[in-house]
Amino acid sequence: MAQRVTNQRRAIEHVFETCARPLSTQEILEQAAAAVPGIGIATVYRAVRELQDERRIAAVPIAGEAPRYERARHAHHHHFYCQKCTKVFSIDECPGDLSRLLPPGFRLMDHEITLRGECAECAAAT
Amino acid sequence: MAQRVTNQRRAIEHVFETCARPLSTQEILEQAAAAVPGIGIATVYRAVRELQDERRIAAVPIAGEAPRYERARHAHHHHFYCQKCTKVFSIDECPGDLSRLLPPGFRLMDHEITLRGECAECAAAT
DNA sequence: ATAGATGCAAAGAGTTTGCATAGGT
DNA sequence: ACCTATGCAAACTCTTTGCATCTAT
Repeated sequence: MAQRVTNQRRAIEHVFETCARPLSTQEILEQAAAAVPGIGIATVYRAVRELQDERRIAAVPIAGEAPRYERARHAHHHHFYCQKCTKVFSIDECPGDLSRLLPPGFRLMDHEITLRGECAECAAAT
Repeated sequence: MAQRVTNQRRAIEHVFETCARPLSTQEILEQAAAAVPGIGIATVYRAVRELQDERRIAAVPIAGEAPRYERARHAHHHHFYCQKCTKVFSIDECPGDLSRLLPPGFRLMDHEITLRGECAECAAAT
């Protein structure tokens, strides 16, 4: 039978609909728990995997950090990692073609840029 | 007393001196084990941490992958991840200043670029 | 009523740590 | 002889999985 609409799943989907930036599984758990107290981390992992399979959310891999997840977007974009608060933000632009950096013989299929520094909030607090 | 020169440490340092690309802890273990059979993974982790503290090697964080380690270099550079063989290669160049991508108020301190695709060897095998 | 979804706890994978002992100084 | 570095195994963290139970359909 088809997928069921549960409170947990609804809460997790709602988190992605309203969040402004990519979230970690812990952040998803905490925000979903506001609507469904007692929700388990396994449910978050399961829902995240299914939403990824359905291409409704995308993993945002941050080197040295647990992946964050955000609503799937059509446009290619990158991310900013705040070294103070560890939050991740989306960056809409892309510097463009990087194939000129490649050694001969290498085939470029994708690229990923992570900017690091302080987000506006943390920079203002300095 | 000062740090001791053991066969294990010598072997691990030798791996970095001769390797052409950033290595994972498993790769380090395997290559060091050629010189010191029975060397334990804990020894590799401990040596890697100490070499990092001494700034003799640097971690190469690859999003979604275990970090690789390479000899510390002075020049800023980036990395290429081969999606076929999972090996990581160094890329000497950098596209330059990316601060124009930043949202207002954000403070840029570093950036990291991972190119993905096929290395020369894997591309040739296609 | 049925079968997919959930929560818990156990199991894995990767990394770190405690401890007795080997071995560099 | 001293005391650091090692190897093993246990501990930890993060993620996945098994299973009894719950619940949407």
